[in-house]
Order: sequence, then C-alpha cells, then structure tokens
Amino acid sequence: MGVIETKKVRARRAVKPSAADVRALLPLGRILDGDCIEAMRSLPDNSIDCVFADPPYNLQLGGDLNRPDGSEVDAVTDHWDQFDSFRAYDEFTRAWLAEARRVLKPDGALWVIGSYHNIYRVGAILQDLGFWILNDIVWRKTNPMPNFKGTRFTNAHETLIWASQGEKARYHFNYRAMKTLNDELQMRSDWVLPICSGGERLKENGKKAHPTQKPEALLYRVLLATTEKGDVVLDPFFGTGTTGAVAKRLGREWIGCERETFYRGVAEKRIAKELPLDESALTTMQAKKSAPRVAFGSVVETGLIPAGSKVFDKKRRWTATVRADGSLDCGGQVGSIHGLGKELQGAPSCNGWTFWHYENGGEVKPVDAARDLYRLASED
Amino acid sequence: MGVIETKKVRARRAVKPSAADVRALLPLGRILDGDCIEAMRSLPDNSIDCVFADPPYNLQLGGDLNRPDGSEVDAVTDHWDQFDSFRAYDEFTRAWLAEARRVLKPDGALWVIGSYHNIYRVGAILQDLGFWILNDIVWRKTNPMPNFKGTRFTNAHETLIWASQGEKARYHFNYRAMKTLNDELQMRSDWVLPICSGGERLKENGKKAHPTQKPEALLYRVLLATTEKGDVVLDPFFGTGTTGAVAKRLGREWIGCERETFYRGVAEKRIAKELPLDESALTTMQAKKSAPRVAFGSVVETGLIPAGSKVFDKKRRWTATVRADGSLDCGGQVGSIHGLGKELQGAPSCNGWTFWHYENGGEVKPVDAARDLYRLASED
DNA sequence: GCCGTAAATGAATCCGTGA
DNA sequence: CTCACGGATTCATTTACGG
Repeated sequence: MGVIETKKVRARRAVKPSAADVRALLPLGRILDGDCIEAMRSLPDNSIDCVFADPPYNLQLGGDLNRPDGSEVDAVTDHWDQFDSFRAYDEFTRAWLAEARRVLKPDGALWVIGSYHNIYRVGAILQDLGFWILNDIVWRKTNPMPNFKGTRFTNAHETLIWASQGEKARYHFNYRAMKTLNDELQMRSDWVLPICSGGERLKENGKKAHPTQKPEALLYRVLLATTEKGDVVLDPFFGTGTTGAVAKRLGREWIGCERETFYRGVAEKRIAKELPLDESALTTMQAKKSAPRVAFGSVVETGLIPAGSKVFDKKRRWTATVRADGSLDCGGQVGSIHGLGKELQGAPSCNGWTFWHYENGGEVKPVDAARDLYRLASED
Repeated sequence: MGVIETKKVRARRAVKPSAADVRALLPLGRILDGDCIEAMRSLPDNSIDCVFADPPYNLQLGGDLNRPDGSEVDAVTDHWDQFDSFRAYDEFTRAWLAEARRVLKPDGALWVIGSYHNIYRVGAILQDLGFWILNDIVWRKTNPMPNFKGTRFTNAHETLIWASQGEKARYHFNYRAMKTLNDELQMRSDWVLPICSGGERLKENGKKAHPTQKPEALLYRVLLATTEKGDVVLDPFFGTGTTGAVAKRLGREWIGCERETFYRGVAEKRIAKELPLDESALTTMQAKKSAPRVAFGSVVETGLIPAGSKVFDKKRRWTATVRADGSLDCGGQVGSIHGLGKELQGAPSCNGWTFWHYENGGEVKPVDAARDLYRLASED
C-alpha cells in the first residue's frame, strides 16, 4: 500500500468493518419473517459462511413466486403458459441467488437442492451469476415413492449443487472428515440416505407439518463437509428448520428465513429441543495440512533422525546423508527432503516425508513417523 | 377437423408425406460427415424415434494433474471440447437441440448425457425449447477416477436427461421390460454401471480410440427402455459409435453424425462386426408374471451372460435362450430363470441361479457364478 | 500355463502460503 | 499480482510381467 491515501482507498476502508463487527450485526439463531429476498437484504455483505437452500420446486405453487419487485406472478391456472412460468421462476431464482451471493463471504459456499423440475434452471443461473460449481451431489433415496402409473422410471433421487463464489475462491472442504465418515474411502458424489420419516418426521395434529422435510442426515453431511464449528449457516427457505436443528447440534450458528408463520412456530419448538454435541463428539479427523507444521530440520535438531544418519527410498535405489541443517546429500546432489526426492525421480513433485525412510531399532519407517513422534513430544 | 379446406390445410397436407415415404429418405445405418447441426439439416422433419446425444461437456481444465504416484492424468483436452464462454456453449447447444427437435417425431424421445459442467445449461435450454423432462437419470459409476488432491467429493456420476417433445406427447416407455431387467422392482432413476474399460474399450495402436467412450450397458438400457424394434435412433455426436453398435444389436435402425474422420472409421469397423440378436432374444416380457424376484437382468445387461446366449440345466435336458430383459425362452415357454426352471421340472419351486448353467471359455458354470462376478464388478 | 505382484488408467473444472 | 517452495494426495479394475 502506498503512502498517499486516495479518496477511494479511504472510502473502501470506511465501509469495510472488521469480521467481528459484521458478525455482531447478524441475527444469529433467529428465523427472519417474510420473503427471503427481503429478509436477506437486511443482512450485511460478506457475512455468511454457508448458504443452504431448498427452494420451491414446483412451478405450479404460484404462491411461492414473487417477482423481485414484490409483485406476484399469476402463473397458476389450468392453462398456464409453461414459458411464462419458467421465466417467472428464473426471475425469482436469479433474485434470491444474487442476494445469497452478496451476503456470502468470498470463501463461503452455496448449497442448493432440487429435482429435475427446477435444478437445471437453478444450476444455469448460478453459473451465470459467477458461482463456480464444485460438485453436484446425488441424494439417492433408499425408499423413494414408486411411480404408481408405471409410466416412467421411479424418481429415486434429488440433486444438490455445491458451489463457491468463483473459480479462484478458497472454499472449505473437510476432506479427512468425509473420508473417515465413509469408512476410509473418499466420499463420493452419490449419497445413499433414507427419506425423512418415522420419528424424525415432524407432525402437527397427526398430519405431516411440512410436505418436503429433508432428512437430518443430509444436512449433517453437508455441514460437516463444508463448514467449521462456529461458522454461520443461512437457510433462505427454512421451513421446519432442519438446517437450524443440525447446525445447532454441530456447533454451527444459523439464520433462517421463512414467511409461513406456521412453519416458523414448528421450527422454533424443534430447535429449542435440540442439544449441541459436546466438544469431543464434534472433533473430526484433521488433515495433515491443518496439523502444526514441522520442518525436517526440527526432527534432525531433536535427534530423532540425527545429522549424519542415512535415509533412503523404499526400494533403496537412492541413499542420502542427513546434514545438520536438515538438507540431504546424495552423492553430491543436495536439497531438501522434497526437492531432492523430486530431482532424483525426475518427478513433478515429491512428498519427502513419505518418500524417504530411516532405520530405527532394525525397523524401516518413513521419516513421517519421526515427524509424528516430534508432534507428540511437543504437544502440551 | 372442419369440412372446409383452407389454403393452409391443403398446404400442410401437400408437404406432409407418409411415414413410409419419410423413412425411405433416411440414411439408415450411415454416419453423416461434418458438423452435426449441418448434418441434421439434411434429415426430414418428424422422422426420428429417438435422439441420443453425448455432446461435448465443455470441461474447463486448468493445468496438468498428477496422481499421488506422480503419473499424469490423461485429460480431455481435445479441440472439440473447447468453447470460449458459456454464451458460446449455450448458442451451440440451442442450435443442435433445435435441430434434434425438428427431426424428432411428435412422440419421439430425446436423451442427453452430461456432467455438472454442462448439464444444467443443456437442461435449461431444452426446457426453454419446449422439451418436457420425463426423468433425469444418474449413472452411478462403480469405478470412477478418484479425486487425487483431496479437494472435492469423488465425481462418481454422470447425468442423463430423458425428455419428450412436450407435456402431452405420448412417449414410449417399456415399463415391463425395465421391471423385468431390475429384479421385478421398478427401474429407478439411478443406474449403477461400471465405466467402459477392458475389452470393450476401443483401442488404436495401443491407445484409446476415443477419450470418452460410453459403456454399451448404458445405451442398452436407454434403447431397451424407450425404443421399439425397428425404431430409428439418431446420435448427433456419434464418436466411435456405441449408440450404433447397441442399436444394431437390439434390432434398431441408427443414424450418426460425426465430423472427425478418425472416429468415423473406428465406428464403421466396430459396427460392421456387431451382430443383431435373434428374434427370441429381442422379445421382451409383455405379460405380468407372478414370478419371484430376479436380479438376472443386470447380469445380462453387463454382458456376463449376454442376451441371445444359451443356458441349460446340468444334465442338459433343457436349453433356453436368454432374452434382452433377462427372461428365458425354452421352445416357446417363457419365464424368469426361477419360474421357467420350476415349470420345466414340474417342481414346486426352483432356484434358477443354481439350476441354469452357461458355458464360458469351455467351462460349464451355474449362472450364480456370473452373479458373483457382477457383484464383484458393481460393489454394493 | 498359472499365480502373485506391479504398473497402468479412467469426461478432472484437483494446493496453500508467504515473500 | 506472480513466483517459489513445502508438502498433501487415489479407487477399482485391467493388463503386464516375472517366477
């Protein structure tokens, strides 16, 4: 930054409050009344970590369709025109997605769930707005409703789109937690989960409280995968509050928008009963990269792999001498554990921690094992 | 229809040739050279029963990608997949979909396959053009490429859209054949199939002939579900001709468009080798049967025991022909592997999996062995 | 030829941080 | 903004090869 402050720079500084200031303005743990586009307008820019949205699917639910200017769309008649209806739905979609984009932090994430009736429109529009699709996820229902007439395939899935603010955005993904959740295999883009039923299904006077209540397992996976403890999750179509309930359980903050008084009441009661998981239950498997960084030099320094000892690759094609500063020497070729491994193999890159091995008590181990020991020893 | 003929009515009649006349104009069993939009322009209106399209996905790849072992991923960087912008891709999509709509019969069907990179744009545009989505189908890959950097979910599926010409169109769906193929359960919108590899994958000079060859089992299910014997199937992005090969095998007529001379050559060679299944194998279940559940259809579909092959009991008292939907035909007597075995023996029940045998490399095995192979191949 | 191990490969929008 | 560099990261399946 230069010494001279232009008006522009001052202005930018003036309107950009700190993250803590912005957070203090947020109505955490509250369900905002009214149309979600209006409600989101009351939230500050760049303040939300994750938006999860379950917008209306059905083009014939005209009551859900409002133009950005607030006027109602008259789409539902027996001879409603399909193209007018799509246009109205697109306008509505563009409006709420634009607001979601504004309130999302630059590294925040958007999730939308839909079916073939609406998801292609939603997906195209969010791409047009600049969102960058990271994955689409298929929720494969174990117990879908059959196609009673036998005229089509059983519609046994719904689609979720996961998107960042843009191609370069540094979105959040708890890779390790997902892999652990999936029995030590990478979590795939198809999720097999039952529909919401039984005790989980909210009822009022014996009737289901909401026609499209989502299973908590679905939100659980979404929030565990792409948010951190303490993150703020916004659900513009809150309904009976599945997003809020799971967010609270997982130690995330939440904000909802819902214009139906009945649903707000059901959701508030529901979330009040929810208890957050305790700290230890919330702890997930951490990626190595988020563990404290350890230089190979430290491992040498502490004598776990002393200077002067030999390291070698698994097949013993190369052997190198450890030098006092943590660099390696292989017949005159010198470099870091990573750089030298890369050079010797002629590879595009090399993780020296797993490439090089050392002998300890007659046992051959990757030098990564020594790093683990170092981390254990320096943990307080 | 009124009695008075307006000019308009006469004109319409004059340019509307009979179905047989139109069909006579079609280049059946030929691959049209050049751009698919141009090529489709040479086809008459309302002449095609089914369009299957595997358009470019418009992948927007960054630099090189290396596996953890250092090897390089062979990416799809072909010129035909490059577009300058979403706008350019949309224009292209609108153009070919409009031509497809024109050549399709009023009750014809459209299938398009894609990934999250392009499918939302394709889906929205085809809705804008008036197509009516009947289902979206998820092809869940048993063996997708992993996400090597651990940055996202493993992209383990692709999406197919099945659409009719409009809401009121009387499209074709072989419900019973699908149900038979799926263990006497309604066929769902998620299909579990392996990617195309091994002997099915076409190679030239030891290298894969086409970067995105689709598995035949996928086309098999598409064509069996939504076309009849003798129907005309058009594939505007013919590539190495999977659609043509499966169409020929299933007794459907086909037309392809392909602008790459190399792909056309590979496809022609491939389809020439293909043999149509015989009449009995092609006859699918028409009548509802009260047979026990059978998963035999999957074994047939994947080619472990291909339609048209013979199965027999251990003592070779009876021999039956396997039909496309997984039912058996023994001299006109037809049924599931269990039901027919029971009938022939006059037994109170029969486990078809152990009763029927097939020959594989000179070895006789119970068909249960093929089911084991299928399970291995499809995980679950 | 058979068996066990190693190498190859598939529509992929595939790193993060600090200077 | 770029550049440098530390270092994190893979599943199912087929084919090739060595003994």
